Amino acid sequence: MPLIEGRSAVKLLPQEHIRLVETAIRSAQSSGALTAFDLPATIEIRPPKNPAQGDYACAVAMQLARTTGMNPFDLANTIAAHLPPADFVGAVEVLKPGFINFRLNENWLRVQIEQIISEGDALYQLHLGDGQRAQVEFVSANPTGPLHVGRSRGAMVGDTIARILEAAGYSVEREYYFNNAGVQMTNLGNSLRVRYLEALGMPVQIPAEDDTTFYQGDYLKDFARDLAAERGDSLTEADWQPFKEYAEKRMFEIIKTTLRRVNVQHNIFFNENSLYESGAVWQTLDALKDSGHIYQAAEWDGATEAEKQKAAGKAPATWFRSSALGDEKDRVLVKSDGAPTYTLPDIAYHMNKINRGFDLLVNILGADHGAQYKVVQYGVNALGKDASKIHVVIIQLVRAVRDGKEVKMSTRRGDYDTLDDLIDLTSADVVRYMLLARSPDSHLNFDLDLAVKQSNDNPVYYIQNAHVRCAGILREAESRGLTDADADLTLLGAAEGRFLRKALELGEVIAISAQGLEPHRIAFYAHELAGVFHPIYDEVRALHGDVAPEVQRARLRFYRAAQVVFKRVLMLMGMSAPERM
RNA sequence: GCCCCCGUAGCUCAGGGGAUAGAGCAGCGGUCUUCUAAACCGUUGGCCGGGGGUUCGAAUCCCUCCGGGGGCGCCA
Repeated sequence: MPLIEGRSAVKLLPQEHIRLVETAIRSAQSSGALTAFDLPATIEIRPPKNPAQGDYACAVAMQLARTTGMNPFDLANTIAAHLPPADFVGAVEVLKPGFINFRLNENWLRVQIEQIISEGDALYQLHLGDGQRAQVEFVSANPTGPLHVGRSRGAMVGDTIARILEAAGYSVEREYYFNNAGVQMTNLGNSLRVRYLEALGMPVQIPAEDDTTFYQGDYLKDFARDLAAERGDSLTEADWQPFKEYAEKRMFEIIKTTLRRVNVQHNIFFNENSLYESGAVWQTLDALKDSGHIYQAAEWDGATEAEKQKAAGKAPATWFRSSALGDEKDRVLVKSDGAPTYTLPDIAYHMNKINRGFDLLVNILGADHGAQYKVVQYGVNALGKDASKIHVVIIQLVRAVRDGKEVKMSTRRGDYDTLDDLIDLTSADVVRYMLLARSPDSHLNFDLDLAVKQSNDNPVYYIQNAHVRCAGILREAESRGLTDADADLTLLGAAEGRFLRKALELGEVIAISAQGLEPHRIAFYAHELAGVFHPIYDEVRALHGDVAPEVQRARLRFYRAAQVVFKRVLMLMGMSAPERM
């Protein structure tokens, strides 16, 4: 994803500082203080860990020491001497090896309170993706059962990525891709049929637990009871099909309702079957044939002896020569019985997405599907389209832990933990945060005991309480007839400055999260921000009796801005921003 | 065997090549006469899995080994 220069009413401070440094280097060069050389491709500016080293630090002098032949300390001083003035800069200091350390202008910092309040819910609405359309495809579970904890992680990550891309300026669509054909759905229909006959009191044999073709979940008994009530015994002679259709309809209602509980709503539900109805699947195959990537054979060209033996006597299948494009082996697109594998419609689906004109495609996949996307990319490339705009986020698996032991989750057996169960046990906000606050690359242990038992000192409440506290002060102020209008913000102290410094990092957090498709950064940032806030809330009292009225007004203004920041951050994570708890 | 992810405090996890590696929980010791306890203050705790390399500088990049998870189907 290209990072176009961000614009925002509230400044993206790292970029602003980089601009100053670049200007300084160029003007030092034109004045002869520095020799001519190309600017480094990237100049790093970020808040140092140690606050004594300033608000933003730049290590460019060390980067340039070799190319200029100067020692970094002298180089840093030369650059610093040529820095143009800027309203947000308070002081510049050059330290030890060659760091240029910037300190924000204190008055400028405090005045940002007005900017923050005026931007409100659109705080740090960036323009990195302006004019571009993005699509995030996520969840995409087939309607064979309720969403379980494992799937839920992708739901939270996908929706939050969508929110972050929106904040970065993209126009975003959320899509759910599903398949309502295939063996699993047939099994679902057959399973409901058995339950239906059972509900009518007819003699049936319930398949054993280890029967992998039978869905044991209790929800099918509910469906069966309702179906028996609606249709009586009119379906006793029917095959699996009407049962599958009924089960699918009910299942989707449940899935959508569950997702809505955690603030997830898709714009489009894309049925794989439509790719067959439109002819897209076979057109895709024809196009691949025309481009010379297809052959008919019983086994693939590079088959081992073992594979050859396995394939012996099989009718020819249709192969995609993906190994020529970098794949480990070729892939079957059409089985010997004439039916396509999932790979062919998957390629057709992604061609469909690209042809819909999206500039950025994001695909959220579980690690168990991690190998599949490469084949799709080979397919898209083979058809002459640019697969690089498809970005795949692989989510590592969630392991549910209860009593210190792993809880196995199986949709078929029915003893899994559903997302609904989890929401009932905790809350939508807790579930969203816990599934979000981890790098997608990291395996996630979801401790079910902890999620319930310790919900009272959960980070979720820590963050939300910051918003609640701001709301509480402003509510109390209003009831006392106090106003924060026309506040003299220069009356605010160092503690408020600490919060504002942190608050002004939000834009950069959004930019980096969007660029790297890393929504967990927002979750960690939110917690850090609350960690800066709470001590200040303790220390800086607005409505206390001995606070002078004009100071009081400034502090109320500060808490109003703080509330805006917390609300914005909570909304980015799809969480609620409560006024009271 | 091959491919992907992970290995950082007792536990769960952050850390986009930079300065003395962080947070939460757990542990220990304190704080509610206040708009303020789902909160605050103090404190204990690390050969960043091992070994090489690149770099002025490595938890971060490269190689290798060890350990854990996932994937390697004419299933989806």
